[in-house]
Amino acid sequence: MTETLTDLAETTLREQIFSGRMLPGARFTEAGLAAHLGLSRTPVREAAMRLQTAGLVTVRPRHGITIASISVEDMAHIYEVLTALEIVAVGRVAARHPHAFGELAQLQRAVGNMRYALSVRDMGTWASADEDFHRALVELSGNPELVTIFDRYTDRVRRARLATMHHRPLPTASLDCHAAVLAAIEAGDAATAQQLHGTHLNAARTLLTELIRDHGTSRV
Amino acid sequence: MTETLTDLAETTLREQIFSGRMLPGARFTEAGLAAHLGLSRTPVREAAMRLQTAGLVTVRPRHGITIASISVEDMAHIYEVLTALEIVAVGRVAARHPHAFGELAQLQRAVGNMRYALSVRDMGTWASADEDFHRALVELSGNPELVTIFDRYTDRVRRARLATMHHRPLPTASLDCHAAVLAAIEAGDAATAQQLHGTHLNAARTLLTELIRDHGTSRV
DNA sequence: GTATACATTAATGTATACATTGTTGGTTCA
DNA sequence: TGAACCAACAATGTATACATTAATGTATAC
Repeated sequence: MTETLTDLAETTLREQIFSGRMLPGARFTEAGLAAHLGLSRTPVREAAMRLQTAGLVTVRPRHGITIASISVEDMAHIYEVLTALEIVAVGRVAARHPHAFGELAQLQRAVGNMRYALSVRDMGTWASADEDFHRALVELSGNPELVTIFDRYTDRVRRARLATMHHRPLPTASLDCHAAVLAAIEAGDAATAQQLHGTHLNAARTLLTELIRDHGTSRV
Repeated sequence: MTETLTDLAETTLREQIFSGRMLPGARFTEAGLAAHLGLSRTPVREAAMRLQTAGLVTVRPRHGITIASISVEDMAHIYEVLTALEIVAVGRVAARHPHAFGELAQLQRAVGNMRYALSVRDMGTWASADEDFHRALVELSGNPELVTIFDRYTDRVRRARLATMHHRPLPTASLDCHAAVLAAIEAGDAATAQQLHGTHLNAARTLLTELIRDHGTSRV
């Protein structure tokens, strides 16, 4: 399974987008990107199709490949979907009580990492542990469709999170929320876990949308 | 906005799959499909990528393009997602009460069509009116992400529905369910609408998964 | 008789040339 | 001065040739 040039183009463009070297709204042509990456148009074109599916770029004939931006409304819509889906996932996981040994290890590890990251104020580690927690949750749900959709949105949410990371307050309350949800799951209390998780996600949405709004353009 | 050959290839392959001329599990090469469609490999390749995103085929290097099959478990997972999302949509639409004039026209028309189709026992018309109802619902939610995901699954669900259409009982109860949900929406009773819709979708899921199971191979 | 290694081959990955189409800028006419 | 039309151009859509890769079959050695 060697890496194809299409994979390489996709990865590289992703990095350029996440690193801020390609800003939202910027436009490129297939040929331009191909020259920039030292490839032919074919793999670039295929990578662009994939990135469009992921919501990271927009491809319009004769208008080039545009780096997508995320508005406050977009983010609210995405969170509405994620909230609904994660609540389903939480319910499924909690309802499987009692849990097989080690089944919840990923969740426990993620919360541990979040706690550590908070104590040393390492927001990068915190963000990735946070993402791990939510990802593990949908994975443990046993529904691969949930995972697919979750992954599909992860890129876009992550970008918004990165763009607003400096302006965030310390996520002390967030840590407590995650820990509480995990406790409810461990206790097999599906209803409580779902309720807590829903509240937590609404708080996250509110925080993120306000941060984007404060960001100036209401678009990141 | 002329239709590109990629669009044509995608449409044609979709039709072949839905019409049963390409059965689940069948394998094709890019070159073979290209020759069959009278095109070059390029548009076929791009169409295959799109169809893979839609879940209709699987593309594996050196293994060709395989028509995807849907198992009972897949369908249950898909319905779990659709149920969660449509409940959100129903809530949003109902909560917008009182509704602007004509806002619910699509829903009302769909129910009307379902009633007519049932009276003349035209299950094809019924299926498409049913699909219209659910599609209109997510569209009216005002959340484009819901529409995207809904459309993404529509193909796969439709295929399963087509495969099991002959074995279905007359959907009398289903008509009542849709009408009841619509009534609750018109009344602005979000909670009732959501509860009814959830029940309805669970019934639909149960029916469809049992039909697939009865279909013999538990795969369509 | 079985397993392994190598060669063949068929399929995909990639590059490039060509065809087509829409945009942009300029010109002309009202 | 403004709008509309035309032409040139630039970007994408498509075909095709070539490179690369992995699956399959065969031969050989144990």
